[in-house]
Amino acid sequence: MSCDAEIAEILRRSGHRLTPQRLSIVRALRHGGRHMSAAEIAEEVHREHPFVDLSTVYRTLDVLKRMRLVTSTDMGSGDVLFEWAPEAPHHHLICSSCGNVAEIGHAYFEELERRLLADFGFEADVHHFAVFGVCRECRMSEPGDANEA
Amino acid sequence: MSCDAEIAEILRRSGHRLTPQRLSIVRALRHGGRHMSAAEIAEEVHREHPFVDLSTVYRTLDVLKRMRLVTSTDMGSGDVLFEWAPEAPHHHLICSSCGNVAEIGHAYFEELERRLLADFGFEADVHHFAVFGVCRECRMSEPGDANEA
DNA sequence: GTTGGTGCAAATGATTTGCAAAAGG
DNA sequence: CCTTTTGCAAATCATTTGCACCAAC
Repeated sequence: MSCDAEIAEILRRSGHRLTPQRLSIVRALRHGGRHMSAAEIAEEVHREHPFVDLSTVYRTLDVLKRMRLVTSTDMGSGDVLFEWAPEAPHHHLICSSCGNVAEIGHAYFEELERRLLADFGFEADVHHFAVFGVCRECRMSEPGDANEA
Repeated sequence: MSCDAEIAEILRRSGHRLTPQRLSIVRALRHGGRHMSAAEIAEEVHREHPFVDLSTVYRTLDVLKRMRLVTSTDMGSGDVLFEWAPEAPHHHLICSSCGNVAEIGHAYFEELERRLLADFGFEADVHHFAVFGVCRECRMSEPGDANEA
């Protein structure tokens, strides 16, 4: 697989060492094609390499994040979720009521990005946003209430 | 202070009990006028009531959040920061490089909000956003680099 | 060989929970 | 009174760290 060769190349060029653990972690993320917690990644990695420690997973993810190969997002699940950095950035609408997660493209954030740069010189790192709210279905089913228990 | 009376009223109406601990926690947040961690709130509360437990602070914040009187935001400090829900929602630009936090108005998010509602029927709960990125100053001082250690 | 990377075990630190006692309405 | 709330202590649980050993380069 040229996947592996590509990663090997990138790691080496950045002065990092290529280890089977790192390759396996990268593979888990790339082939997983979804958000994964460190624990989930470890679980996947363990199929090939049962002795890889969680701390190694965290340390590797840290390296990959710094290299911008991986994004991390707190989606409110209590742990942080990681994802192989997609070519096309995308974002998520998370329903606070039913927990459903929808994916939306980056276009929705471009205007914001532009204005933040123009007005403040702030280069927003809007690679992977989690927007909480209430989805259409939940809005329909719930009355226009106010206070809860 | 009518502050307290107001809170008392709100709590009572929602079926919650009014306790000195809760009043004190609310007061700390309202008068603090800034983001505070649970520990900071507890510290403040302890000036009046030295025996209020951290767990009580967390439980109370939970109640207040459900009543939409308090917002919570993960601003990357490792703990969650709470703030008395402002009348005018606002947001923050957090520089990943120097850590500086700037405040911006809600206007920047209105277009996004509108489009999410129109396109997906999703009612975004964009009360208190934390946008990470690089501020003007840091962009100026750093070269247009790519990879780091 | 060096240096960086790993596994293991133990620490950290925010947040949560069980429970009996105390207080609100 | 009856139920909610509290303080205390202990448990959770994701993430981090110290350290001796091992493996890339």
